[in-house]
Amino acid sequence: MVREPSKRPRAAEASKAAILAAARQRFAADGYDRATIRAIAADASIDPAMVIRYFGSKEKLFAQAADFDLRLPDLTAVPRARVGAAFVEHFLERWEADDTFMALIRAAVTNDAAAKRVRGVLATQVAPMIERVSGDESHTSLRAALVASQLLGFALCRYALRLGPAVTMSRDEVVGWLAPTVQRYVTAPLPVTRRAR
Amino acid sequence: MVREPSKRPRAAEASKAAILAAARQRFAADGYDRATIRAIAADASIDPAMVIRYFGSKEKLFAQAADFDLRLPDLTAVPRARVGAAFVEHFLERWEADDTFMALIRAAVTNDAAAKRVRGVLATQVAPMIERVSGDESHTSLRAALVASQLLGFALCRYALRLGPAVTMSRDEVVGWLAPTVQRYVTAPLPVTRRAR
DNA sequence: GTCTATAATTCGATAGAC
DNA sequence: GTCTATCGAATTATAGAC
Repeated sequence: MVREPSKRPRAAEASKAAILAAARQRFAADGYDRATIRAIAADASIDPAMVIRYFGSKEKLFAQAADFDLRLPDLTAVPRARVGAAFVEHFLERWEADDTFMALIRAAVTNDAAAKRVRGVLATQVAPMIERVSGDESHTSLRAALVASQLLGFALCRYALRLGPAVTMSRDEVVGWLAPTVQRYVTAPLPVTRRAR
Repeated sequence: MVREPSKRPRAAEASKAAILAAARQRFAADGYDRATIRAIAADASIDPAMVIRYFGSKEKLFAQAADFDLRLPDLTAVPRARVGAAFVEHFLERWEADDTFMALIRAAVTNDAAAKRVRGVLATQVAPMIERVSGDESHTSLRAALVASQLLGFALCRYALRLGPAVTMSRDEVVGWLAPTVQRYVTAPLPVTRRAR
Protein backbone atom coordinates (compact mmCIF):
# COMPACT_ATOMS: atom_id res chain seq x y z
CA MET A 1 0.00 0.00 0.00
CA VAL A 2 2.52 2.55 1.13
CA ARG A 3 5.64 3.48 -0.74
CA GLU A 4 8.91 1.81 0.14
CA PRO A 5 12.09 3.63 -0.82
CA SER A 6 14.31 0.61 -1.15
CA LYS A 7 14.04 -1.36 2.04
CA ARG A 8 11.02 -3.56 2.55
CA PRO A 9 8.40 -2.47 5.09
CA ARG A 10 7.60 -6.15 5.49
CA ALA A 11 4.68 -7.44 7.44
CA ALA A 12 6.00 -5.57 10.46
CA GLU A 13 3.43 -2.82 10.14
CA ALA A 14 0.64 -5.36 9.90
CA SER A 15 1.97 -7.09 12.99
CA LYS A 16 2.08 -3.85 14.93
CA ALA A 17 -1.48 -3.08 13.93
CA ALA A 18 -2.64 -6.54 14.99
CA ILE A 19 -0.90 -6.15 18.34
CA LEU A 20 -2.50 -2.75 18.92
CA ALA A 21 -5.95 -4.09 18.10
CA ALA A 22 -5.52 -7.05 20.43
CA ALA A 23 -4.09 -4.82 23.14
CA ARG A 24 -7.10 -2.49 23.03
CA GLN A 25 -9.47 -5.42 23.44
CA ARG A 26 -7.51 -6.98 26.28
CA PHE A 27 -6.94 -3.74 28.15
CA ALA A 28 -10.64 -2.93 27.75
CA ALA A 29 -11.78 -6.35 28.92
CA ASP A 30 -9.32 -7.00 31.74
CA GLY A 31 -7.77 -3.71 32.80
CA TYR A 32 -4.08 -2.88 32.76
CA ASP A 33 -2.80 -5.42 35.27
CA ARG A 34 -4.72 -8.49 34.17
CA ALA A 35 -4.12 -7.87 30.49
CA THR A 36 -0.84 -9.73 29.99
CA ILE A 37 1.54 -9.33 27.10
CA ARG A 38 1.36 -13.05 26.58
CA ALA A 39 -2.41 -12.97 26.14
CA ILE A 40 -2.27 -9.97 23.83
CA ALA A 41 0.37 -11.69 21.71
CA ALA A 42 -1.71 -14.87 21.55
CA ASP A 43 -4.76 -12.91 20.40
CA ALA A 44 -2.68 -11.32 17.67
CA SER A 45 -1.08 -14.66 16.76
CA ILE A 46 2.32 -13.17 17.36
CA ASP A 47 5.22 -14.07 19.56
CA PRO A 48 5.26 -12.29 22.94
CA ALA A 49 8.85 -11.24 22.38
CA MET A 50 7.79 -9.27 19.32
CA VAL A 51 5.45 -7.15 21.38
CA ILE A 52 8.34 -5.96 23.53
CA ARG A 53 10.55 -5.54 20.50
CA TYR A 54 8.03 -3.35 18.72
CA PHE A 55 6.78 -1.30 21.62
CA GLY A 56 9.61 -1.41 24.15
CA SER A 57 7.55 -2.21 27.22
CA LYS A 58 4.04 -2.90 28.41
CA GLU A 59 3.59 0.69 29.51
CA LYS A 60 4.59 2.06 26.13
CA LEU A 61 2.27 -0.39 24.43
CA PHE A 62 -0.56 0.83 26.60
CA ALA A 63 0.31 4.43 25.87
CA GLN A 64 -0.08 3.81 22.15
CA ALA A 65 -3.16 1.59 22.51
CA ALA A 66 -4.87 4.19 24.66
CA ASP A 67 -4.15 7.11 22.38
CA PHE A 68 -7.76 8.05 21.98
CA ASP A 69 -9.61 10.57 19.87
CA LEU A 70 -13.19 11.24 21.00
CA ARG A 71 -13.96 12.72 17.58
CA LEU A 72 -16.40 15.19 19.06
CA PRO A 73 -18.41 16.86 16.29
CA ASP A 74 -18.88 20.61 16.19
CA LEU A 75 -21.64 21.08 18.73
CA THR A 76 -22.01 24.78 17.97
CA ALA A 77 -23.86 23.61 14.89
CA VAL A 78 -26.71 22.01 16.87
CA PRO A 79 -29.47 24.02 18.55
CA ARG A 80 -28.40 25.10 22.01
CA ALA A 81 -31.28 23.22 23.60
CA ARG A 82 -30.04 19.96 22.08
CA VAL A 83 -26.37 20.01 23.09
CA GLY A 84 -27.06 17.68 26.02
CA ALA A 85 -28.67 15.09 23.76
CA ALA A 86 -25.93 15.52 21.19
CA PHE A 87 -23.27 14.82 23.83
CA VAL A 88 -24.99 11.68 25.06
CA GLU A 89 -25.67 10.37 21.56
CA HIS A 90 -22.10 10.89 20.45
CA PHE A 91 -20.58 9.20 23.48
CA LEU A 92 -22.91 6.21 23.18
CA GLU A 93 -21.96 5.69 19.55
CA ARG A 94 -18.30 6.34 20.11
CA TRP A 95 -17.64 3.92 22.90
CA GLU A 96 -19.80 1.22 21.41
CA ALA A 97 -17.80 1.31 18.19
CA ASP A 98 -14.38 1.40 19.82
CA ASP A 99 -13.03 -0.44 22.86
CA THR A 100 -10.24 2.05 23.38
CA PHE A 101 -12.07 4.41 25.66
CA MET A 102 -13.30 1.73 28.01
CA ALA A 103 -9.78 0.31 28.09
CA LEU A 104 -8.61 3.71 29.19
CA ILE A 105 -11.26 4.03 31.90
CA ARG A 106 -10.68 0.54 33.22
CA ALA A 107 -6.96 1.09 33.41
CA ALA A 108 -7.31 4.59 34.85
CA VAL A 109 -9.06 3.28 37.95
CA THR A 110 -5.88 1.62 39.20
CA ASN A 111 -3.15 3.23 37.10
CA ASP A 112 -1.97 6.79 37.57
CA ALA A 113 -0.57 7.16 34.09
CA ALA A 114 -3.88 6.11 32.57
CA ALA A 115 -5.80 8.45 34.86
CA LYS A 116 -3.58 11.31 33.75
CA ARG A 117 -4.36 10.43 30.16
CA VAL A 118 -8.11 10.50 30.82
CA ARG A 119 -7.74 13.93 32.38
CA GLY A 120 -5.86 14.99 29.28
CA VAL A 121 -8.59 13.77 26.95
CA LEU A 122 -11.21 15.67 28.92
CA ALA A 123 -9.13 18.82 29.12
CA THR A 124 -8.15 18.94 25.46
CA GLN A 125 -11.22 17.48 23.76
CA VAL A 126 -14.30 17.89 25.95
CA ALA A 127 -13.64 21.10 27.86
CA PRO A 128 -12.93 23.29 24.80
CA MET A 129 -16.18 22.20 23.19
CA ILE A 130 -18.12 22.93 26.37
CA GLU A 131 -16.56 26.35 26.59
CA ARG A 132 -17.77 27.16 23.09
CA VAL A 133 -21.38 26.10 23.63
CA SER A 134 -21.91 26.99 27.28
CA GLY A 135 -21.52 30.72 26.96
CA ASP A 136 -19.75 30.65 30.32
CA GLU A 137 -16.01 31.06 30.08
CA SER A 138 -15.16 30.94 33.75
CA HIS A 139 -16.38 27.49 34.82
CA THR A 140 -15.50 25.32 31.87
CA SER A 141 -13.45 22.71 33.68
CA LEU A 142 -16.10 22.39 36.37
CA ARG A 143 -18.80 21.80 33.77
CA ALA A 144 -16.56 19.31 31.97
CA ALA A 145 -16.01 17.37 35.19
CA LEU A 146 -19.75 17.21 35.85
CA VAL A 147 -20.47 16.01 32.32
CA ALA A 148 -17.74 13.41 32.72
CA SER A 149 -19.15 12.27 36.05
CA GLN A 150 -22.46 11.40 34.42
CA LEU A 151 -21.24 10.00 31.11
CA LEU A 152 -18.35 7.99 32.52
CA GLY A 153 -20.56 6.91 35.41
CA PHE A 154 -23.12 5.52 33.01
CA ALA A 155 -20.41 3.75 31.03
CA LEU A 156 -19.13 2.31 34.29
CA CYS A 157 -22.57 0.89 35.12
CA ARG A 158 -23.30 -0.34 31.60
CA TYR A 159 -19.99 -1.86 30.53
CA ALA A 160 -18.00 -2.58 33.68
CA LEU A 161 -20.49 -3.26 36.49
CA ARG A 162 -23.09 -4.56 34.03
CA LEU A 163 -26.08 -3.36 36.02
CA GLY A 164 -29.11 -5.00 34.45
CA PRO A 165 -31.17 -1.90 33.57
CA ALA A 166 -28.11 0.07 32.43
CA VAL A 167 -27.26 -2.76 30.04
CA THR A 168 -30.72 -3.31 28.60
CA MET A 169 -31.74 0.34 28.20
CA SER A 170 -32.23 1.30 24.59
CA ARG A 171 -30.25 4.10 23.06
CA ASP A 172 -33.32 6.37 23.09
CA GLU A 173 -34.02 5.65 26.72
CA VAL A 174 -30.46 6.49 27.68
CA VAL A 175 -30.65 9.77 25.80
CA GLY A 176 -34.07 10.53 27.28
CA TRP A 177 -32.77 10.20 30.83
CA LEU A 178 -29.21 11.53 30.57
CA ALA A 179 -29.60 14.38 28.07
CA PRO A 180 -31.40 16.75 30.48
CA THR A 181 -28.67 16.13 33.04
CA VAL A 182 -25.83 16.89 30.65
CA GLN A 183 -27.77 19.82 29.22
CA ARG A 184 -27.98 21.36 32.67
CA TYR A 185 -24.31 20.76 33.47
CA VAL A 186 -23.28 22.48 30.24
CA THR A 187 -25.67 25.41 30.10
CA ALA A 188 -27.23 26.07 33.52
CA PRO A 189 -26.04 28.97 35.66
CA LEU A 190 -24.24 28.02 38.87
CA PRO A 191 -26.61 26.69 41.52
CA VAL A 192 -27.23 28.77 44.60
CA THR A 193 -24.76 27.45 47.15
CA ARG A 194 -22.01 28.73 49.35
CA ARG A 195 -19.06 28.80 46.98
CA ALA A 196 -15.89 27.02 48.01
CA ARG A 197 -15.42 25.40 51.38
CA MET B 1 -14.52 -7.97 76.48
CA VAL B 2 -16.35 -11.02 75.20
CA ARG B 3 -16.95 -14.17 77.20
CA GLU B 4 -14.56 -17.05 76.81
CA PRO B 5 -15.77 -20.48 77.89
CA SER B 6 -12.42 -21.93 78.79
CA LYS B 7 -10.15 -21.46 75.80
CA ARG B 8 -8.54 -18.11 75.27
CA PRO B 9 -9.71 -15.94 72.36
CA ARG B 10 -6.22 -14.47 72.33
CA ALA B 11 -5.22 -11.52 70.27
CA ALA B 12 -6.43 -13.38 67.21
CA GLU B 13 -9.57 -11.30 66.95
CA ALA B 14 -7.56 -8.10 67.18
CA SER B 15 -5.25 -9.38 64.47
CA LYS B 16 -8.15 -10.21 62.18
CA ALA B 17 -9.61 -6.76 62.71
CA ALA B 18 -6.27 -5.11 61.94
CA ILE B 19 -5.92 -7.15 58.77
CA LEU B 20 -9.42 -6.24 57.63
CA ALA B 21 -8.78 -2.54 58.22
CA ALA B 22 -5.51 -2.64 56.31
CA ALA B 23 -7.09 -4.67 53.54
CA ARG B 24 -9.86 -2.13 53.04
CA GLN B 25 -7.33 0.68 52.71
CA ARG B 26 -5.10 -1.22 50.31
CA PHE B 27 -7.94 -2.50 48.15
CA ALA B 28 -9.36 1.01 48.02
CA ALA B 29 -6.07 2.63 47.14
CA ASP B 30 -4.65 0.07 44.72
CA GLY B 31 -7.48 -2.13 43.46
CA TYR B 32 -7.71 -5.89 43.81
CA ASP B 33 -4.68 -6.92 41.76
CA ARG B 34 -2.12 -4.41 42.98
CA ALA B 35 -3.12 -4.76 46.61
CA THR B 36 -0.85 -7.60 47.70
CA ILE B 37 -1.24 -9.74 50.77
CA ARG B 38 2.31 -8.82 51.70
CA ALA B 39 1.52 -5.10 51.70
CA ILE B 40 -1.68 -5.62 53.66
CA ALA B 41 0.15 -7.72 56.22
CA ALA B 42 2.90 -5.11 56.52
CA ASP B 43 0.32 -2.36 57.13
CA ALA B 44 -1.24 -4.45 59.85
CA SER B 45 2.17 -5.35 61.31
CA ILE B 46 1.35 -9.01 60.89
CA ASP B 47 2.97 -11.90 59.12
CA PRO B 48 1.69 -12.53 55.58
CA ALA B 49 1.16 -16.19 56.37
CA MET B 50 -1.32 -15.26 59.07
CA VAL B 51 -3.50 -13.49 56.55
CA ILE B 52 -3.93 -16.70 54.58
CA ARG B 53 -4.37 -18.69 57.77
CA TYR B 54 -7.17 -16.45 59.01
CA PHE B 55 -9.01 -15.81 55.77
CA GLY B 56 -8.11 -18.79 53.58
CA SER B 57 -7.24 -16.91 50.44
CA LYS B 58 -6.95 -13.44 48.96
CA GLU B 59 -10.39 -13.72 47.40
CA LYS B 60 -12.03 -14.66 50.69
CA LEU B 61 -10.23 -11.80 52.42
CA PHE B 62 -11.60 -9.41 49.84
CA ALA B 63 -15.07 -10.85 50.23
CA GLN B 64 -15.00 -10.02 53.94
CA ALA B 65 -13.30 -6.66 53.50
CA ALA B 66 -15.85 -5.61 50.92
CA ASP B 67 -18.87 -6.57 52.95
CA PHE B 68 -20.35 -3.13 52.88
CA ASP B 69 -23.35 -1.52 54.52
CA LEU B 70 -24.42 1.78 52.96
CA ARG B 71 -26.39 2.61 56.11
CA LEU B 72 -29.01 4.49 54.14
CA PRO B 73 -31.25 6.44 56.49
CA ASP B 74 -35.01 6.32 56.17
CA LEU B 75 -35.61 8.72 53.31
CA THR B 76 -39.38 8.55 53.67
CA ALA B 77 -38.86 10.85 56.64
CA VAL B 78 -37.51 13.73 54.52
CA PRO B 79 -39.70 15.97 52.33
CA ARG B 80 -40.20 14.38 48.93
CA ALA B 81 -38.59 17.38 47.21
CA ARG B 82 -35.38 16.82 49.18
CA VAL B 83 -34.77 13.11 48.59
CA GLY B 84 -32.25 13.90 45.83
CA ALA B 85 -30.21 16.11 48.12
CA ALA B 86 -30.51 13.59 50.94
CA PHE B 87 -29.13 10.85 48.70
CA VAL B 88 -26.15 12.92 47.59
CA GLU B 89 -25.38 14.13 51.10
CA HIS B 90 -25.48 10.65 52.55
CA PHE B 91 -23.25 9.14 49.88
CA LEU B 92 -20.69 11.93 50.22
CA GLU B 93 -20.46 11.45 53.96
CA ARG B 94 -20.50 7.68 53.76
CA TRP B 95 -17.70 7.16 51.31
CA GLU B 96 -15.56 9.88 52.78
CA ALA B 97 -15.72 8.20 56.19
CA ASP B 98 -15.11 4.67 54.96
CA ASP B 99 -12.75 3.37 52.28
CA THR B 100 -14.69 0.17 51.82
CA PHE B 101 -17.03 1.34 49.10
CA MET B 102 -14.31 2.80 46.93
CA ALA B 103 -12.36 -0.43 47.38
CA LEU B 104 -15.38 -2.25 46.09
CA ILE B 105 -15.80 0.04 43.09
CA ARG B 106 -12.12 -0.08 42.19
CA ALA B 107 -12.08 -3.85 42.36
CA ALA B 108 -15.40 -4.22 40.57
CA VAL B 109 -14.04 -2.58 37.43
CA THR B 110 -11.78 -5.54 36.72
CA ASN B 111 -13.17 -8.29 38.94
CA ASP B 112 -16.44 -10.09 38.26
CA ALA B 113 -16.98 -11.19 41.84
CA ALA B 114 -16.63 -7.62 43.07
CA ALA B 115 -18.97 -6.35 40.34
CA LYS B 116 -21.57 -8.88 41.42
CA ARG B 117 -21.23 -7.63 44.97
CA VAL B 118 -21.81 -4.03 43.89
CA ARG B 119 -24.94 -5.10 42.06
CA GLY B 120 -26.03 -6.84 45.23
CA VAL B 121 -25.53 -3.71 47.35
CA LEU B 122 -27.56 -1.63 44.91
CA ALA B 123 -30.32 -4.21 44.64
CA THR B 124 -30.71 -4.84 48.35
CA GLN B 125 -29.94 -1.42 49.85
CA VAL B 126 -30.56 1.33 47.29
CA ALA B 127 -33.39 -0.02 45.18
CA PRO B 128 -35.78 -0.78 48.06
CA MET B 129 -35.37 2.75 49.39
CA ILE B 130 -36.02 4.22 45.96
CA GLU B 131 -39.13 2.14 45.61
CA ARG B 132 -40.50 3.51 48.85
CA VAL B 133 -39.95 7.17 48.01
CA SER B 134 -40.47 7.21 44.25
CA GLY B 135 -44.14 6.24 44.26
CA ASP B 136 -43.41 4.20 41.13
CA GLU B 137 -43.28 0.49 41.75
CA SER B 138 -42.60 -0.68 38.22
CA HIS B 139 -39.29 0.97 37.38
CA THR B 140 -37.35 0.74 40.61
CA SER B 141 -34.27 -1.04 39.29
CA LEU B 142 -34.06 1.37 36.37
CA ARG B 143 -34.17 4.36 38.69
CA ALA B 144 -31.59 2.75 40.96
CA ALA B 145 -29.24 2.20 38.02
CA LEU B 146 -29.59 5.84 36.97
CA VAL B 147 -28.91 7.07 40.49
CA ALA B 148 -25.90 4.77 40.66
CA SER B 149 -24.59 6.02 37.31
CA GLN B 150 -24.44 9.58 38.64
CA LEU B 151 -23.26 8.92 42.18
CA LEU B 152 -20.69 6.27 41.29
CA GLY B 153 -19.63 8.35 38.30
CA PHE B 154 -18.92 11.30 40.52
CA ALA B 155 -17.00 9.12 42.96
CA LEU B 156 -15.02 7.79 40.02
CA CYS B 157 -14.05 11.32 38.95
CA ARG B 158 -13.35 12.57 42.46
CA TYR B 159 -11.48 9.66 44.03
CA ALA B 160 -10.12 7.52 41.19
CA LEU B 161 -9.51 9.81 38.21
CA ARG B 162 -8.92 12.80 40.48
CA LEU B 163 -10.30 15.37 38.07
CA GLY B 164 -9.34 18.76 39.44
CA PRO B 165 -12.79 20.36 39.80
CA ALA B 166 -14.39 17.15 41.07
CA VAL B 167 -11.74 16.99 43.79
CA THR B 168 -11.90 20.62 44.89
CA MET B 169 -15.68 21.07 44.81
CA SER B 170 -17.10 21.75 48.25
CA ARG B 171 -19.72 19.49 49.73
CA ASP B 172 -22.40 22.13 49.12
CA GLU B 173 -21.39 22.59 45.51
CA VAL B 174 -21.58 18.86 44.90
CA VAL B 175 -25.04 18.71 46.42
CA GLY B 176 -26.11 21.80 44.49
CA TRP B 177 -25.21 20.24 41.16
CA LEU B 178 -26.02 16.55 41.68
CA ALA B 179 -29.14 16.73 43.84
CA PRO B 180 -31.47 17.87 41.02
CA THR B 181 -30.17 15.04 38.85
CA VAL B 182 -30.76 12.37 41.47
CA GLN B 183 -34.09 13.93 42.37
CA ARG B 184 -35.24 13.56 38.78
CA TYR B 185 -34.00 9.97 38.47
CA VAL B 186 -35.90 9.00 41.62
CA THR B 187 -39.16 10.89 41.21
CA ALA B 188 -39.66 12.00 37.59
CA PRO B 189 -42.09 10.16 35.32
CA LEU B 190 -40.54 8.23 32.46
CA PRO B 191 -39.30 10.52 29.69
CA VAL B 192 -41.10 10.46 26.38
CA THR B 193 -39.12 8.02 24.27
CA ARG B 194 -39.70 4.87 22.29
CA ARG B 195 -39.60 2.20 24.99
CA ALA B 196 -37.30 -0.78 24.50
CA ARG B 197 -35.19 -1.22 21.40
C1' DG C 1 -0.44 -18.80 67.75
C1' DT C 2 3.37 -17.05 65.20
C1' DC C 3 6.86 -17.01 61.94
C1' DT C 4 10.69 -18.97 58.64
C1' DA C 5 11.45 -21.21 54.53
C1' DT C 6 10.02 -22.45 50.38
C1' DA C 7 7.05 -24.48 46.81
C1' DA C 8 4.56 -23.40 42.56
C1' DT C 9 3.12 -19.91 39.31
C1' DT C 10 3.16 -16.18 36.49
C1' DC C 11 4.81 -12.12 34.73
C1' DG C 12 7.80 -8.66 32.00
C1' DA C 13 11.84 -8.46 29.66
C1' DT C 14 16.39 -10.14 27.44
C1' DA C 15 19.81 -12.85 24.69
C1' DG C 16 20.79 -15.12 20.85
C1' DA C 17 19.96 -18.82 17.22
C1' DC C 18 17.92 -19.14 12.70
C1' DG D 1 12.24 -10.34 11.12
C1' DT D 2 10.84 -14.12 13.93
C1' DC D 3 11.02 -17.32 17.50
C1' DT D 4 13.11 -20.46 21.43
C1' DA D 5 14.89 -20.42 25.75
C1' DT D 6 15.38 -18.37 29.85
C1' DC D 7 16.39 -14.92 33.46
C1' DG D 8 14.93 -12.36 37.50
C1' DA D 9 11.41 -10.60 40.11
C1' DA D 10 7.05 -10.82 42.26
C1' DT D 11 3.06 -13.17 43.65
C1' DT D 12 -0.18 -16.57 46.33
C1' DA D 13 -0.15 -20.32 49.13
C1' DT D 14 1.76 -24.27 51.94
C1' DA D 15 4.69 -27.07 55.29
C1' DG D 16 6.63 -27.27 59.35
C1' DA D 17 9.76 -25.49 63.20
C1' DC D 18 9.36 -22.95 67.51
